[in-house]
Amino acid sequence: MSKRYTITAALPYTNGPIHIGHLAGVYVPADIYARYLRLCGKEVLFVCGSDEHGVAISMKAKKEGVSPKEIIDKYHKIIRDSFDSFGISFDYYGRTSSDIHRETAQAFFRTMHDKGCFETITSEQLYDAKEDQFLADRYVIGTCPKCNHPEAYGDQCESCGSSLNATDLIEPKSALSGETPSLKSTTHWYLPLDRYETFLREWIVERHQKDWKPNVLGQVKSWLDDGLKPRAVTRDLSWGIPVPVEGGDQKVLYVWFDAPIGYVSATKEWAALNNTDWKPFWQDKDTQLVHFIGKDNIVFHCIIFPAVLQSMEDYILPENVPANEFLNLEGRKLSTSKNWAVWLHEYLVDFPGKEDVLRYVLTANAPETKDNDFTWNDFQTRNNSELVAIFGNFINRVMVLMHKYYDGIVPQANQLEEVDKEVLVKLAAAPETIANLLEQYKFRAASQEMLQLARMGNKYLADEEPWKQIKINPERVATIMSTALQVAASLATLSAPFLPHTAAKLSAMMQLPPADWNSVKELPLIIHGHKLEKPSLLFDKIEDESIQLQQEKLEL
RNA sequence: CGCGGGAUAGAGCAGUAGGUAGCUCGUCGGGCUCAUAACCCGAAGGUCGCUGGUUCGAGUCCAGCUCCCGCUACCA
Repeated sequence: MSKRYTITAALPYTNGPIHIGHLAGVYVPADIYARYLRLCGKEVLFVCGSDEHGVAISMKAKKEGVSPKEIIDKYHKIIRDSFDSFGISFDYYGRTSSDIHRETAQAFFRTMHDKGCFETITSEQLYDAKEDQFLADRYVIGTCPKCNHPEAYGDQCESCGSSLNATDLIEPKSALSGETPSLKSTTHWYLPLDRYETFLREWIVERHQKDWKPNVLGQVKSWLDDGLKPRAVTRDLSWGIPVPVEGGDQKVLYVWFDAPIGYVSATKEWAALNNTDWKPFWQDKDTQLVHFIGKDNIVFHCIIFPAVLQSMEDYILPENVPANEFLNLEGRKLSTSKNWAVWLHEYLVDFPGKEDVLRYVLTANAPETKDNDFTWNDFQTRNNSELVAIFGNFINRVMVLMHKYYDGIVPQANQLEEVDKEVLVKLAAAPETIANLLEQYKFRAASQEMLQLARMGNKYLADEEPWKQIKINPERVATIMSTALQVAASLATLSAPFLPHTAAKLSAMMQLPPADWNSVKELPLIIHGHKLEKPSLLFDKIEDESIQLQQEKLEL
């Protein structure tokens, strides 16, 4: 393992709040990983921030009659606050409208420009004279040249699925003003990605053949096999980071050029606040960089940003980019515009104190290898049948028995029997088993392995029946309870990456100090004479009514 | 059109170098009663998307096909 980790989570675009798709795909797995590494005593920097540039934001602002700044301020606050109360443990959450980010992104651009990393290309693009604006392909509507669908978008016809260029459309109209756009010449800076093909192929396809996920590797290979083309990194827009070189008037950096640099800017801002140096997190070979993203972001994080980092020379490259697939909701694609989503800020209001329940459900059903479906019925079942019945119940049984028999004071274990030893051996192996899964980004399997410990605990109690033994062999009960307590104590640490709020509650209940992940295998974790707090429930059942309420909200 | 990922019991998922299909939840039956009617044991339930092929033998390899998702839209 490396000694230092820089973990990034995709920057949320500030034109709407966070929903469960974002959480399942990116933020929950990234947070589990970051929390796990911290428990291992690693130096971890977990950064993220709001992505606040791009056409969509200026469009939304225009539509609502407000300034782009008002839009980004509104959503930045909602997003940041909901992450915070949900327990995503960013060390720093920045925003791409900050001064440091502007300076950092411009410095990247200027350095690359001075090194001759760009080409300039002049082309004719559609221009809306009324709005005084060049039009992105998406903002041109017209008749599809292939199927005659009258409302095809400039980049793609939704009717026949063809990829188009806006200039191919018959009778094109501006989506902004409805005017017929004209062609106007404009010059932009392009990143000639073809220059990086050899480097990318060797770095990813050869060096990371084994450890990158098939979906990521496959996508990258496909891009490389098709041949990379120069890609514009500037745009004719007013909202964004000004192009900092001669001829850059009226132009801004393409949002996807500046967004990943936001990870670096966030690191700088964090370092300034903490009076430390940002450079080791991006330039030291002993640092492991990991990008958590969704599948739609693969090209930016595996092709474009690495090309940028490579041309900057001093920077390290990502060790892995564990992209997830997508989460559906009740069988349908999530959609911000159709309001088909479960919004985080609303969940936090509707289910107070149940942050860990959502974390758990999204982890246990994470779209790691293919798109998965979130349903409210499944949410209820996983809470009631797994968190309450398996995990919560096991803890509660142990705690109640401990107080009933021993007033909450841990007894001295007697002679261990074979069953006790088996439990302890399995327990000692758990930290490594779970760690191996986490280090392979198999969070779903890791969470189930953790829950498996509680299952083992329940079975152990059922098999050993301390409530019967107490009448005939009280000495045996001391051993049983002591053993069961080791399981509970392990869970207090091993559940922490997945269920941080629950782990904290459990540790407090058992009066356990914070433990290092790898020390958990060194049993016993809790010895005789130790005093436990009174039991309280870790999870509550979720009744049908609150599920029905959510289903009605979606108009199911 | 092309490319990438996926398609496995009612639901959600594993199946790692081809050799009698597994896990969790749900269902049914039994046990237990410490526990939030929770827990433990057992059973039923799948021709592994379709069609061919290679092989003594394929969910696992090859070819073709169908469907879902994604592919420089900023929607993770």
